[in-house]
Amino acid sequence: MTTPPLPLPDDAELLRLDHQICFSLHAASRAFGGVYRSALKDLSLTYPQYLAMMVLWEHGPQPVKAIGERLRLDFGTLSPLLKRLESAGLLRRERSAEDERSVTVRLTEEGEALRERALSVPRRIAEAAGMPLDDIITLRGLLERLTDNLDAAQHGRSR
Amino acid sequence: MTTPPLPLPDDAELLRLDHQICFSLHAASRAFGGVYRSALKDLSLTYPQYLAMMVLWEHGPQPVKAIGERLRLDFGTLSPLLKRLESAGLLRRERSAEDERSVTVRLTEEGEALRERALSVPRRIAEAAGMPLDDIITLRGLLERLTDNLDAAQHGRSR
DNA sequence: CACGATTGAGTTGTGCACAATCTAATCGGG
DNA sequence: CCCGATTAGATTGTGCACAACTCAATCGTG
Repeated sequence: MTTPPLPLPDDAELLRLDHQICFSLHAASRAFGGVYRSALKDLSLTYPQYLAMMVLWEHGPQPVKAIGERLRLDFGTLSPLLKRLESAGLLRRERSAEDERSVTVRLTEEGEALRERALSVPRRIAEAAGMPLDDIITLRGLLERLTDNLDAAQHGRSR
Repeated sequence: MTTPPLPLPDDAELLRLDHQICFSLHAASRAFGGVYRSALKDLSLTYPQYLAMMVLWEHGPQPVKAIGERLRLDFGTLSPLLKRLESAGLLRRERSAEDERSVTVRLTEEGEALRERALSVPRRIAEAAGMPLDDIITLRGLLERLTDNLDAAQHGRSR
């Protein structure tokens, strides 16, 4: 009599929902990681390395900071990642002349050439995702809104 | 005349879209991580540790393998994670009597007690996400479909 | 010009994710 | 019963994510 099994039992409901949304996101992100891992194996790139290469393919030589802003990654992640790409011969890092603090990242010929071989990757991913374009666009919109909200909420301080 | 700037320029379009969807997902996942990081700081739990604790709170003592199946994590991730939770005094790991290969994970009183303090977390996350319930449900549905597709695609072999 | 603040980058340490490899216990046929 | 296959779990190694810290170059203001 006391607690009829009716709508929204606030706390427990929130908890379950919370569990599911954060978990779904986590799982989807890792599932994507798995598909990219096999799609990128031929190129000997990891997924975050692929992201960095895409930024350089699209926007040309730029300082480390710019790459970090586009990918929302900090130096602690990017510095070693770019070092690995450099020792793989895909790019060079050189101190900027006009600002000695800044390091310009520039693809080598080999790095530029890799773009051709990477062109088949998106198709493979799209096939694996197997979702109509509408849904993809809806999903992307929701994710971007969510990310903005989360970033704003945790907001001012840190990152 | 030859190439009117009309719909779906197949390769480039795919590439851009691909970039955006995978990137959005990646970014959203990390944004969630950030919010959880601050919400869980009081409990001295990381987000994956929190996930493992939720499984144990909800489903009681169980072997490592069962936890791994619920979270889709393998032993390589789970073993050290559970060890850290054990040395924090939140759980115990004991070899099963009837199958010496299996290890049963069981919360301590301290681990059970932590549940109370964790009840406020989902609300904080929901507030940070700041999205209507409808959108959350839509998003979750899309993510689950996506994850299933991706898992199926990369499918048979490995994991 | 001088000096404190800021900025771009790197380093260190912790923890997660996952592939590959290893061990010991259990299972299944012949 | 025995031996090969499978299974539960742990370990190792690589790479990403991020906090905290360090350092040198640059900027701003008195």
